[in-house]
Amino acid sequence: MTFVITTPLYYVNDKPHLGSVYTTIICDSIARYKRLAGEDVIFITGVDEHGLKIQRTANEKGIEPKSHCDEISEVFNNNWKDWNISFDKFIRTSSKNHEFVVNEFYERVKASDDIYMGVQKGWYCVGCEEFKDNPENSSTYKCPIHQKNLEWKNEENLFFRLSKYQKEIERIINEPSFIEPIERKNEIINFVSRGLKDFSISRTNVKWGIPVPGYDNHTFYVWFDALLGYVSAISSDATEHSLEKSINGGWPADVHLIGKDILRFHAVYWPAMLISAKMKVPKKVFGHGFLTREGQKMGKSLGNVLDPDLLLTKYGNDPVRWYLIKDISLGNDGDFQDKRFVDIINNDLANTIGNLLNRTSSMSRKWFNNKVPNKEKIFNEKKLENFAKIAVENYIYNFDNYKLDLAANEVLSLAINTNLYLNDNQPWLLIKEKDNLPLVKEIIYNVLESTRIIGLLLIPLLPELSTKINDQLGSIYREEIPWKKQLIWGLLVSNSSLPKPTPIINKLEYEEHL
RNA sequence: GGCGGCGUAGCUCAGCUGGUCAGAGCGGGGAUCUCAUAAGUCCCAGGUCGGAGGUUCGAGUCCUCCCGCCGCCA
Repeated sequence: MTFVITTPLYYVNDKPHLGSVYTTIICDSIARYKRLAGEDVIFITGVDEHGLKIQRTANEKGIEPKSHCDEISEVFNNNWKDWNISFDKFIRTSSKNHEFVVNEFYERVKASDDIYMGVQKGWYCVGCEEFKDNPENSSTYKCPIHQKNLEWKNEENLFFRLSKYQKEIERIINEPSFIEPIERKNEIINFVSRGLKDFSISRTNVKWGIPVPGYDNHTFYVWFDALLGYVSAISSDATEHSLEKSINGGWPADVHLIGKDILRFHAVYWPAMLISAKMKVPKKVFGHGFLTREGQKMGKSLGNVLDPDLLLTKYGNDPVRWYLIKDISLGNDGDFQDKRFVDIINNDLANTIGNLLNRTSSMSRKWFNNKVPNKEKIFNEKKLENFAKIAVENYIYNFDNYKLDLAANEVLSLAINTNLYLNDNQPWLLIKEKDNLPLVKEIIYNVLESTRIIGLLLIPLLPELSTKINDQLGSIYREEIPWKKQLIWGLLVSNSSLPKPTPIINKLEYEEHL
């Protein structure tokens, strides 16, 4: 089965911020999980490059929009590589293939009689690329989001007959898992119930955009253009009949994972556009929350913007992933707290999981000739085994339901219980009596086996750490065996050698000022 | 202004259809094993569940009003 997952196509106005890193990390985890589960994953990310804002930003820098986009796109592309993001497609909306797709799509929508010429008058925020209400009706009124003056526009635009799809959109958004989380769904339902209005899909006097065929001076509205990036990404390697290639190549998307601010475009406008073009709608739109820092909104005015690059170089990939995935419930807003970050990483990853591996490996090596002991069945109790089975089940259930925080907590919980198991059985005391040797073997085997499963469960969440766990268990991961099969208890091979353990993650030091 | 939501231990939050619901994690305090990254394990939170009424034999859990946050829409 093909599984298509997308991040938003990030606007190239600025380099990636923590929010884009958050979205992308979540998608990456899901993509990795789905691959392990045997799905044929197409993980799409990319950049949204057109629009008045980009045009002006480029002008301010005194360069062509194209050069500006080339530069920022490259920053994004490299950034995701630095974060070890396993994306399959990186789509640029300024690419030729994308333009083909947009044109083909537009023809389909036109053929459905959903395009007409109208007049758009109103106050426009270039930051939002949207028309806004202007209660003061004055040129000094500022957009509440961007704190920029609105601009008066009165121009002929092409419109899309969104209103025609009122009924169908209502049906779609009411489907059980189309919009998540549920609070967001209610907002959208509420919005749609007030009646959908046609929206303009072209702009005049915006040069930096895809020209609308047959209308000089008109370029496609950035949103009309950008949303189609998800489609064109699928066929980005193809050379002709691009739209058809995308449709056959895996469309529709299984999930668009986005920030809650752009939910309306994805859950209302986008499905309508797709229906008009006789295409399938995405199966799910998941709007995650926003990140704050130490309880405050991040912003230039407060000067508290947390640079993800800094986090990456200072703490590394996996700690940031763990914090964002495990400590923030997907769909809720999250807060990044330096102290908490350090505490969580040290407790969960270093002390609980890292140290578990370290202590177990040490015991096994010390007592069993640097090897995994035989799988004895003296005691034959299955406490840990049973716990691991349940943890695996819960993990899978939660992952399948986009509850990544709970999935992560299952892994942690297994590690905690494994530590507890050691504590209860105290093999370091038992080993003092020769007669206990078989029993100690059984205990240590169980603990190593549990650790192996922890490592497997961590693959989608913490790719680097899980690799280290695997290495220290003697590189026992078997590519040829499906991941889910490897999760079965008891596959750890007795008498395989264990390398000398070293900490798989070092503790972090808390500093007042990041 | 219209509609949603939220306000539970220092912090982040669980608490479905009312009766072990007063909880978890982190922080803080204490005890303890020793295999281990001074890690592990165990114990300790006396919080009027925002406030005031009401329904009920009984309410964080339902209703009304008030206060304080926040979201969506206008």
